[in-house]
Amino acid sequence: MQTSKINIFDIAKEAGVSIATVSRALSDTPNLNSAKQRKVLEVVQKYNYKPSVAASGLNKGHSKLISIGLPEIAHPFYSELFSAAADEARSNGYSLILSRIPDSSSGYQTFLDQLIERRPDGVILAGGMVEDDKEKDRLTVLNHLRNYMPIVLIGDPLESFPCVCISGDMRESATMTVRHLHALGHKRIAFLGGKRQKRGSSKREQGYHDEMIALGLEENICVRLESGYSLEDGALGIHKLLSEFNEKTRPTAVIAINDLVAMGILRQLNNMGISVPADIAVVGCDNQFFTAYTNPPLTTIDLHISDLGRRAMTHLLHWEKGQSFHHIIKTDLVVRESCGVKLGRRKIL
Amino acid sequence: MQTSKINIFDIAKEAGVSIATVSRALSDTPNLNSAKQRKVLEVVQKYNYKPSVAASGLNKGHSKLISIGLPEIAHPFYSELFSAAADEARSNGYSLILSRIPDSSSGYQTFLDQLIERRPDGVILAGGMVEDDKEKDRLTVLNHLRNYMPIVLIGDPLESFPCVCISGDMRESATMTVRHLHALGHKRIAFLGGKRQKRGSSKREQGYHDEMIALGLEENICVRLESGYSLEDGALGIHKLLSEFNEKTRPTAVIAINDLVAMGILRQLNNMGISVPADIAVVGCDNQFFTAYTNPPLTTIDLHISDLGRRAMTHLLHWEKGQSFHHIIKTDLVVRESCGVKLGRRKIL
DNA sequence: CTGTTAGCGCTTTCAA
DNA sequence: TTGAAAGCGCTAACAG
Repeated sequence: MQTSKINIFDIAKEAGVSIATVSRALSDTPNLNSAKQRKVLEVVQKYNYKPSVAASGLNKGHSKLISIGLPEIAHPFYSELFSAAADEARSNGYSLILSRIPDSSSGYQTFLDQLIERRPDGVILAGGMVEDDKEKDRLTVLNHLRNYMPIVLIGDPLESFPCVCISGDMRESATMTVRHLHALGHKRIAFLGGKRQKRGSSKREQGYHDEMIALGLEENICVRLESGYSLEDGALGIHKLLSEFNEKTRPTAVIAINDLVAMGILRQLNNMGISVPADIAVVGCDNQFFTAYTNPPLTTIDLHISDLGRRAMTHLLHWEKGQSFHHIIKTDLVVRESCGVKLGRRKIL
Repeated sequence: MQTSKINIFDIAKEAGVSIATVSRALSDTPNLNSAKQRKVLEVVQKYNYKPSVAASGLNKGHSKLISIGLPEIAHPFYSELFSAAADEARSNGYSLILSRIPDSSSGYQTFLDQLIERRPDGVILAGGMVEDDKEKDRLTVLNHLRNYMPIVLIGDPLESFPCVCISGDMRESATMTVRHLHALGHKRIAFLGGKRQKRGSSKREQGYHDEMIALGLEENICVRLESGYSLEDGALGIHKLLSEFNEKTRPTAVIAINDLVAMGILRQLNNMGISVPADIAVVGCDNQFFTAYTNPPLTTIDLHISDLGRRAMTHLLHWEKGQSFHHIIKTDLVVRESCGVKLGRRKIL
């Protein structure tokens, strides 16, 4: 079976028609002799022929490729995002290619080059430079990119770069958590993880901050925004935090920047013989796949990551030049045991 | 800045040369007037021009696209694989596109169509049909695909489809684990998770099985190979398993098919008031990012997933027609607390 | 209704 | 050393 490099000429020849007719038969153009069309389709079927997207795209002026720029795909948050975006793309005839957003501006040129030479029909950007607060080179990259293709940002709008963006409500996610913990009787609530210059983090911290004040808990505000985002950062961060207090003054609840950090906290507290939620309540964020299985199961915020990815792709595929808006996705509190709500012995079964 | 749709003609015009010269200047062809070349490069630089990979690929006969077929990318095993493969691809001028391997053969045609219309220069396949034992349609797909592009399989070789494949040593991973647990004094060692028709699973089960026999533990063999691969499957599986024994006869150690299942087991045992490793030791497989942070930290097998992904890509990029071999990657035991080596066990019944 | 032809953006003979 | 021209595989006028 030498089917390997069949092209439209081969099909045309075997079907006894011109390549134009083959093309028409395939795209189901009206005004076609249905007998010929049937014949063409038959040959096409026989060889399992599919027109090359690249070739047809070349003259239609598109690549049917969408690029997604992520700092790291082997991170549950981003892989969930990617998965949803890829599904949405695929069911619309597009393929998703992954670009890695460099951590420092020294990598921007390569990033740009690789993006541009592919001529994707659009790009979705999340994390990395999108989240960075100042980053002077970021704007150059973004503005340059904008000349080439539609951009959808996952995150809050950038003051100096009006465009389409979509994000979970980070602020509300935090106020909701504080309110919940307060309702459970907590007053000394700490906030741990993230990085100050990351916009999502500081948005979440602001929500925490403002709600603490609104509840008259101003004196108890305790923030460790520089602790990072990883499991290890969580473990290290909580250790450091607790070393600054004694048992009577330390926080009775900790809000983590994400579920990874929360899990790190859980591990470290266990190492230190501190019980969750009896001694300290812990709440995460993202509602990642493992959160129902930590010990204890983690109360967290569902950011609806798949939704985020799917919608971002939809916005891109329905692109209208010049538009600029911010689509905010509602977040939900997912209550499990780590916050101390007595659910009873919640069995998996 | 109207840089958006510059092509080689624009550059040629501005540099006062022909498009052929531009092309040559860019590819650094010998015998070029270096003044002209400099001029071209200058203009190229000015507009940040990059030749379209698609267009150049069209006549060079390649797409510089590699496709990776995975059942589900939002799974830590696959996203780690993807990440490594993508990095390797990127640094060689290729882009990775994701195809989703359908769970049932009813989706194979669409899968094939989408793969073929993209004309990738090669494909890496992992999981899904690659792992399925019988699946009669699988061979049709694979054989068809082979006519179009090089294939690298991640997994054990398929009897009826000689090709390049690469995998971790699943058999050895299991025997190593059994040996380790036995050395710690365990005799009633169970094996939980997976699916019989998945080749990787049964390979691992065989390793377990054979080693149990080799150690004279034949009577204690206890396998639940039909329990699945997820966190929930682990929780469900261990619950069911234990319900078939009493405290004196139940296994003192459980080997899980992967870390997800192991984590599910950990959760369920905790729910049941059974302590790990004091009452039951648990060992996972994959060495996923969260394993050092479970409670207790999980002893597991490092499959070197990134290596797998990187090497698979290398094999593809260095493709030689007709070759067929099996590259086995050594696995390593990562000892943490869940197997009881560091915390000590209460008793071995 | 259908074939011929001119590109899409680029590379590569082939001549000059 | 360089330009003109012929494609790569396909689509879309434009004639018939």
